[in-house]
Amino acid sequence: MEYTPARQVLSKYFSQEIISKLEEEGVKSLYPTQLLAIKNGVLDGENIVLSAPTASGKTLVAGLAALKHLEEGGKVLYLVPLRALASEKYKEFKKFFGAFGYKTVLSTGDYDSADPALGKYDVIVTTNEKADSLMRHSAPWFPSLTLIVADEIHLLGTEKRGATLEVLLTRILMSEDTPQLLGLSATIGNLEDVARWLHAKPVKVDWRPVVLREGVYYDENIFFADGSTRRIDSLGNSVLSLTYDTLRESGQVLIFSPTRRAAVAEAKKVANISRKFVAEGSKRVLQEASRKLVSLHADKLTHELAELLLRGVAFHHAGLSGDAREIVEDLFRAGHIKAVVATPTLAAGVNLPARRVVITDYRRYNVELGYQESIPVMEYKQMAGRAGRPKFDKEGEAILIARSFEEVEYLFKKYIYAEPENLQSQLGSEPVLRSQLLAVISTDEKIRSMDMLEKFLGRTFFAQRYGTFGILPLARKNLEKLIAGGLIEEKNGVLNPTFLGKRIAELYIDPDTALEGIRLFKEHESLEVLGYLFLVSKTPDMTTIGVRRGDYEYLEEVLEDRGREIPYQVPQDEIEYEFFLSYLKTALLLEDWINEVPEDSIVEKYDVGPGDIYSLTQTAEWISFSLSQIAEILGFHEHSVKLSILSKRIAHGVKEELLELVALKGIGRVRARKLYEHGYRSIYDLAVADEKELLRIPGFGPALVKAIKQQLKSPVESQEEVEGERLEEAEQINLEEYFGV
DNA sequence: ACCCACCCTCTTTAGACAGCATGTC
DNA sequence: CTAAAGAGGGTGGGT
Repeated sequence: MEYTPARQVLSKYFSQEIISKLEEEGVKSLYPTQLLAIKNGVLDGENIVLSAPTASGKTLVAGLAALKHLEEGGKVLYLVPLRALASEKYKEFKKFFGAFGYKTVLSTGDYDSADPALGKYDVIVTTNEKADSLMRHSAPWFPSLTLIVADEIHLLGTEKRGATLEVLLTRILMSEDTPQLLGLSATIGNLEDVARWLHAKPVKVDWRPVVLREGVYYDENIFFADGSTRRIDSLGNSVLSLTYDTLRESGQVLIFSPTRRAAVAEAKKVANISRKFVAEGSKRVLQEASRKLVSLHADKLTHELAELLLRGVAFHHAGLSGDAREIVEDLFRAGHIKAVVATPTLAAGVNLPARRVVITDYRRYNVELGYQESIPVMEYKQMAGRAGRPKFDKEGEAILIARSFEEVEYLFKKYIYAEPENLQSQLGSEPVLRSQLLAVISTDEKIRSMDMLEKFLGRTFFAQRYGTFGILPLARKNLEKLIAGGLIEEKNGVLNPTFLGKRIAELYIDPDTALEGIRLFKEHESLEVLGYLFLVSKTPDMTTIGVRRGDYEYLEEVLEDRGREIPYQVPQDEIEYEFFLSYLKTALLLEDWINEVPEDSIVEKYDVGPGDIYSLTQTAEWISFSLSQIAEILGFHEHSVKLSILSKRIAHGVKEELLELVALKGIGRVRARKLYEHGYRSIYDLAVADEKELLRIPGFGPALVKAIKQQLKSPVESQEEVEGERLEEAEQINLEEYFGV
C-alpha cells in the first residue's frame, strides 16, 4: 500500500467538490513524491525545490499547487525548457485545469495563442526564454502571478541557456510580492544550494512508480546493480542482442547513440530483428505512416526512415523534421514500432518511455576540446530515467554497454552508483551576461544605477556561491561595451537605455548581433542579397553549419566569383578563415532556400537534414527581421526594407515575386510557384480568376481553390506594407471592385 | 588485364531558445 | 589532453 488515498490528504486544502473532481480526473491516490511535497508545504505557499526521478509524479505536484492558487483567485506561470515540452504540458493542463473551469494557454516562440491577451488565462505555459521575453515586454499580467513553476530547473547549469533561466528567476525573486516558487528538478548534487538561493525548501525523492534496474552489459551478460545477472543470447552485436532479448518478451527498446550517423546505422541493423516483431495489426498503420512521411519530404534521410518504419524501427535525431519526429514518437507510444534509436534529443525532451533503455556509448566527442569525453552523470540519469512505462511495465531496465570486463566496474562506479554533478551558475558567460544586463536595465526601472545592478547581481545564483566579487568587473566591462555601442546611456551615475537598446532587448537578439549589423549599415549604403545573408550567418545568434573537407573547393570557387557581394575581407588567419567559410556556406544554403531550390536538393548539397533547414531558416528569419527593425530605427531605410523583404522570403522560402501569393493561407512555396507559372501572379489575378480555371492546375483541388477564393472574399485585413505597393494596389482593387460596396 | 579482399588513411562527430503575425504539401 | 566508425583509396594476390 504505497499509495495514499488523495482525499485523506487533500481535504485540508480543497473543498469536497474539488476533491471529487480530482478523483474523476484520476487523482485518487497520491505518490510518495506528492505526499512529501505537500508535507513540506507546497500547498501552504512554501517555496519548494523538488528533486525527483522522471515520471515520479512531479507534474501533479505542480498541478495541485496550481489548483490551490487558482481556487484562491491566483494565476500560474509554468516554465519549461523546450517548446515540445511546453506543448505537451499545455495539452495535459488544458484538460486537467479545464475540468475545474480554468483556462490554460501556451505561449512559445513558434506558437502563440490566438488571443494575445495572456492575462485572461489562469495558467500560462511558456518556455523560459519566452517568459523572459514577456517580462522584457513588461507583460501587464506578470505582477499578478501568484505561483511560478520552473520545470527542469536543473537547466540552470546548462552552458548556453542556463544563465537566461538564472536571470529570469533572479528577477522574479526581486520583484515585489514575490510569487510562490516551485522548482522541479532531476536529481542533482547541490539541491540545497539551489533551494537556498530560491528561499525554498529542498525536497528530495528517490522513489519511482516503476522500479528502475540499472545494469551493464558485457559478454552475453547483463550485470545488474542489485547483484543479479541476466544471460542473453548473443547475436554477435551487443545492441542487437539486447534488442532481441527485449522484443522477444514483447517489450520496447529505446537505444541511445552518440551521433546521428550511428543512430541511423544502428537502426538499420536493428531492422532485421524488429521486422519479425511487427504485429499484424500494425502493418497497415506503419504503411500509412511511411507513405505520409515520403509525401511530406523527398530527401534521402526521410526515405530511409520511412523504409525502416515498415520494419518496426526508427531513428530519431534533430536532422529529422518536426513532423517526422512526431510520427516516430506516436508510433512508438502506440507500440507499432518496437525500437527507436535516438541521439540525446530524446533524453530530456518529450516523454517517451520504454521498457528497456540501452546506452551504447557513454562518451561523446567534444567539438571544442577536440577529444572524446564522458557524458555527465546527470545526462546518463536522464536517459536511464526513460526506462519503464508506468502502468505497462513492472520494471524498467537501463543498460550501459561495456567493451571490456574492466569497463563493467568502471561504469558502475562512474554512472550507476554515482551522484549527479553539482549545478554551476553559467552567468560568467559573457554574451549572456551582456544581453541580460541590457535587458535588466532596459526593462526594469528599479535597476538604473551601478548600485542597484550590484544588488541585482548579488541576488543571483552565481553570487550565492562566489559573491559579486568576480562578476562585478565583468558586468562593468560589458556595461561599458553597451554604453559605447549606444545601447545604454550613463549620466551622473544613472543608467538609462536608449531607444535602440530597449528595442534590442525586446527583439531578444544579442547586442553584438545588432552592433554587427549597424557597423555594416554604416559602411555600406546597400548590400546584395548574399551580403545580407552573410551578415545574418555571421551574427552570434545564428547557428552555422560546419564546413566539410569536400566543401572547400566550391566555397572557394564562390568566393572567387562572388566575393564582391560579401561585405567582409577574407581573413588571413586559418581559424578565422574556416569560420568565414562556414558563414558563407550557411549564407549559400539560405540563398538556395529563398531561390526555391527544393528541400531535398538542399539536404543533399549541404549534407543537412530537413530539421536542420527548418531551424536554420527559422533563426535566419528572426535575425533578419530584427536587423531590419534596427536599421529602421537608425534611419537606414534601404537596409531596413531589403532586410524586411529578405526575412519574409526566408520565412516562406520563395523569390520576391511570390511574396504576395504566399501570404495566402494554404499557399506555400510550391503552390505559389505553380500559380505563378499558370499566370496567377498576384492577389488580383486570383481574385478575378475563374474557379474552374484554377482547378485545372495540377494539385489544386476543389477544397484548396475554395479556401483561396474564400480568403479573397472576406475583407482582407491590412497586410504588410513592406510587401510593396503592388500588394496594396491589388488589395484596393480587390476590395473596391469585388467585395466592397 | 581485371577482380576482389584487405588494409591504411582520411574524415567526421548532440541539441535547439527567441520577434512578429498568422498558417505547409 | 582520453575515440571510433564509415568512406575512400591503395595494395597485393589470384585468375
